[in-house]
Amino acid sequence: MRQTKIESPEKISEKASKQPSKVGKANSLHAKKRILLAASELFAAGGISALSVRSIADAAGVSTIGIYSHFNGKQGILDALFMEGYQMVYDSMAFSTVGLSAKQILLKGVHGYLTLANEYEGHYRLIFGENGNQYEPSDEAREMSSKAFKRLVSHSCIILPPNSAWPLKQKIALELWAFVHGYVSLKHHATSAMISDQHWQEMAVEGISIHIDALIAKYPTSQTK
Amino acid sequence: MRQTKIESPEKISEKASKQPSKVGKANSLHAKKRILLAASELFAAGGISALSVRSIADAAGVSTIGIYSHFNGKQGILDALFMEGYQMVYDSMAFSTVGLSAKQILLKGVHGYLTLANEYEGHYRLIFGENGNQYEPSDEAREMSSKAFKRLVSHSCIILPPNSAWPLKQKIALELWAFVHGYVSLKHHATSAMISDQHWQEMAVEGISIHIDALIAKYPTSQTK
DNA sequence: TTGACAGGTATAACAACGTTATGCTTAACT
DNA sequence: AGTTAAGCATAACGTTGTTATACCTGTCAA
Repeated sequence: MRQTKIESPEKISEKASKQPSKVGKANSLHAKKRILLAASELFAAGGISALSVRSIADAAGVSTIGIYSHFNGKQGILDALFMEGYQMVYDSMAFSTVGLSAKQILLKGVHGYLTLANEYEGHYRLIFGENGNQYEPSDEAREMSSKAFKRLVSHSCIILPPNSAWPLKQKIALELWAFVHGYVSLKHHATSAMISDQHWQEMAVEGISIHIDALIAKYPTSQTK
Repeated sequence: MRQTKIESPEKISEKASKQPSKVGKANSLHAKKRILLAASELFAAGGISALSVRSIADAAGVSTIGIYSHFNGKQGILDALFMEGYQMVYDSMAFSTVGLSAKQILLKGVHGYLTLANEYEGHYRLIFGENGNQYEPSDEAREMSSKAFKRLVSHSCIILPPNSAWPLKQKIALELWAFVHGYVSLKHHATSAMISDQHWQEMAVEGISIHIDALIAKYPTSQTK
């Protein structure tokens, strides 16, 4: 059942031990990667319910204690997945904007966001706390989410006059985000059974499109190319 | 520690036993109420984390098995709280609309919703699945949520031409709901630490106000009194 | 070479969780 | 009275996240 032995010995110091003085080798190749991979697969397959420490350990071919040696227990696993999710959000906002109008840019971002939310529902639910009490993102994870939000702000402020104040930029970014996220969240909710029309993504884009137009009209200084 | 005995005996048949033929008395006064009250208090105080079967039973002065006699275990408790929450949402939409413009009506509803979400954060999180996998609303609970949504639809369609099709009405209701809920959900999220301005409620009302104006402009047949 | 040391691992255990099987008590009806 | 059915407490089961203990195995120093 359990694989007999791991042939190539491995050790980890990498970053968190005590002094980075003596133990300079620091390879840490297989185990940590295997654990994260197994966790990712279980997570994608069955959501957070399938993510028990023992199931991860079994799937990765390590003992339960391995989850605590290489990660910070379940919290560390969830942190890694949380950051994985936000990294995807962050990456989804890295597209070229040349030759696009302000509205096109925003709609492109919205489309990418919705696609991501659809494809990685597990990550999305984890990111948005739909995981139930039992996880609070670490400082590092919060840093990651802050980074993604800043990129969102810098994208969405193109419909504002160039010298707008930072709180206003934040407000607009939050306004757009709330709208898009609201659609995604309601889709995950029991509500989805009440809605006859199943074309969530189109409905979301349509609604947000209206709002973007309204924002452009409200802040007319925007450089609509 | 545990209170010695419950003086006044109580029995329950009420609705779910087998045949409603013989055991006609059916009082079921104290225990069930006590359990629900205890659960509500624990829930309000500490969210879903504080809601263990044993803690509820202790607080209600019954044994753990009581949670299964009177409710359907934890699922039943959460169902009751879920429906309690949706009942409040439902009630919050029961206000007089005489003498109000369409926009005023919608903003009134939005305000009530935001206030409720702020005051009963636990219920809100439970309703919107931010409870973590471990709860799926029952059919009865879903019925309740559907009822509330229908009232939302009937309120929000006042900005539509009177004879609009049902899917369009649903779409508009969902559009408004998604926006408002998006704000609430983001406020519950790690995001709240990123936002300098803490006036969530005002920001939400402002953003939604813009959108309502846009909708009114788009569907000009609405009877703006 | 020998010794000590440090770190990853396995086993087993702990506490807490939701749930249930087993009996006991008690109220209601024949 | 005697039977029946339902609520109750106790204790247990299985699973969860986490940890204490011991074992093994490399690395470095004497």
